[in-house]
This record gives sequence, structure tokens and C-alpha cells, in this order.
Amino acid sequence: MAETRWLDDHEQHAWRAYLRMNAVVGAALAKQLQTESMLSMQDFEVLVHLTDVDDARLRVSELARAMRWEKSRLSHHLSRMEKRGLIGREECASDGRGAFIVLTPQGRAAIEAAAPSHVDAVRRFFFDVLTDDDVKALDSLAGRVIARVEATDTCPAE
Amino acid sequence: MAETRWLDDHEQHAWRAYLRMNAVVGAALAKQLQTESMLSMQDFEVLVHLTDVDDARLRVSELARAMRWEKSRLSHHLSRMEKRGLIGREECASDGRGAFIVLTPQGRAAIEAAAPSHVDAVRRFFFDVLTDDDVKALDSLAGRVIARVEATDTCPAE
DNA sequence: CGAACATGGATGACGTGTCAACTATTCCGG
DNA sequence: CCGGAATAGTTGACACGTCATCCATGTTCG
Repeated sequence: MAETRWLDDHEQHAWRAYLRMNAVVGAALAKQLQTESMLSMQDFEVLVHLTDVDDARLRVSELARAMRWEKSRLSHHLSRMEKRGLIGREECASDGRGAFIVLTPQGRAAIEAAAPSHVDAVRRFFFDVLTDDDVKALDSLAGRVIARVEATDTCPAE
Repeated sequence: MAETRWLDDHEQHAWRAYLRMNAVVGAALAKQLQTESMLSMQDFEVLVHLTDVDDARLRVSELARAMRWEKSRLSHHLSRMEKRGLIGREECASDGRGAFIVLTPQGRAAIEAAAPSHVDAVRRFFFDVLTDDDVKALDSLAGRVIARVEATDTCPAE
């Protein structure tokens, strides 16, 4: 294998900025959601997916696919959310192995209370300082990066 | 407070792409580092900072400041790394409270082995699909976002 | 039917991050 | 010099993520 091609100064700088942006935006949004709504980002994400379907009830595996989470991660997280009364589990009549996840009234109340201030925070911390061109550029490059990573790990032959 | 201003379609799409890019790039790099070098991203980051200084020794608080990690997080992480022999702790003569963190030979060997393939992965998953303009745009927008978030949480008066 | 196998999902162990509390030193104003 | 603050760092509890494993039910095929 050839000599390593290190990052040049611009790449280095952009890479660090990218990493740091992720860190600070993630932390800021998480803190906002936690302090104002007592929800983690993950809780929020689960609740969003549940409210997105008609009857607010999903099979665990559908939810996992929609969120692109591992089953195990989701199962652990659902247990924590169930303990807090945000969601419930129900048995599935047609498949004895399966379980439905249902949104509880408290879960619905929690996300309805949380969503507006969360969106405000996303604007405040992110979109407020971006131009339309920035948004377009970001969307475009993110799409390419996602495609690249996913292409690589689904067919790891190189 | 006025009606919530939800994200429009472009913003929504870009925001999801951004979040997903973070998730997949982070996961791919973490997995690469873990499987090829038995290091987590955090291990790597700590080791990078240690090798960046002349004598490969730093006070815990300097390291925390440089990495912008909470003391507690760093302390926990250093304990785990110490257990694996990547770093060591030494008492500080001039300040009885303090401790130096030192890079062990194994720690140095680990990062020297890990760095080239990590950089390769960063290129493969990220820079390879970006143009110079993308890199410039990303660096610029990330800088603005970081500034905004940091301005907000250091002076939370609004 | 019944044995192999696949699928849905839960669990346990362990690494990681955060918050709050704690210990031990050092500093600083009397 | 003393007593209270600030500082350096650790610890414990708990939330979260991953991996490997496990169990129960379904499916398939001889």
C-alpha cells in the first residue's frame, strides 16, 4: 500500500470544524430538549416515528427499520421509555413472537409539548446562520457522503 | 410566543441528511478504527492530543481544555485507557492535587498503527466525494454554526 | 408430523457520557 | 497562621450503544 495521503490544511480545518459542529449542535439540542421537555434526542426520535403513523402503533421491527436502529438498541431504549410511561407494549395476535409499540397519552403529550421548542432550537442553532445556498450545498454533499458510506458497507469488496 | 415556524421541505430534507450523515460517517469510522486498531474514536482523540505535545505528557485539565471535554468524562475515559495500558498517570510534584497523563510505548504504538488507515477511511468515506467548493462551503458554514452555538451557551441571556 | 432453520425480540456484559457529589490540595483575605 | 473559597481530579449513579447470546415462535421440507 502506498504512502498515506494525509489531509492537507484545508481538509484538516474543514474536518475539525465538521466534527466540532456535530459535537456542539448535538450537545446544545440535547440539553435544550432535556431541560425543557425531559426527553432525550432518542426519545424524541422514537416519538416522532410513532406519531407519524395513523394509529400510533408499530411493530418493533418496523420501527427499527424506519429509524435504522439495531433491534437491540431499540429494545433497550423502549424498555426505558416504557418504564417512564411514554410508550407501551402490546402482544401481537397474528404473530406470537411479535410486539406492538403503542404511543401512550403521556407520550403524545410529551412530544406535542417538546416539538415547537425543539424546532426553534434547530433554527436558532443551525438554520439561522445558513443561507439557502449553504442548505443546498449541505444537503447535496451529505447525500453523496451517505451514499458512499452505505455503498461501502453493504458491499465491502474493494 | 408566535406560532412555531416549522422547517420547510428543503430545510427538513437537509436537516435529515445532515443527521444521517453524522450517524453513518461516525459509525463507519468508529467501526473501522475498532476492528483494525482496537481503538475507539475517543481513544484515538486522546492519543492524538498526547502525541501533539513534545514530551507526550499533559496535565489532565490541559488535556480537558484542549479536547473540550468535561473533566469527569475525561477522568472516566483515562481510567479505562490506563487499564488497557495506553496511557499512564503520574503525580505532579509542584501541585499535589494534579496528575500528569503520559503516553505509554503501547499507546504510541497504537496510534502510529491506527493513524494511516484512519485517515484513509476519512478520505474514502468523506473527502473522496467532496469537491473543493464543498469543503470550503462546509468549513464556512460549520464555523458559523459553531460560533452561534457557543455564543448562545456562554451568554444565555436572550 | 418433526427436525432444521429463520425470525422477532429480549437480555447481560461492558464501554461510554452526564450530572452531582466528594476528596484533597492550594490560594487568599484577615 | 487560620478559615473559607477556588481548583484538580475522582467517584457513583444512571442513561445510552454495541455485541453476543438466548428464547420462543414460525416456516420449510423430508
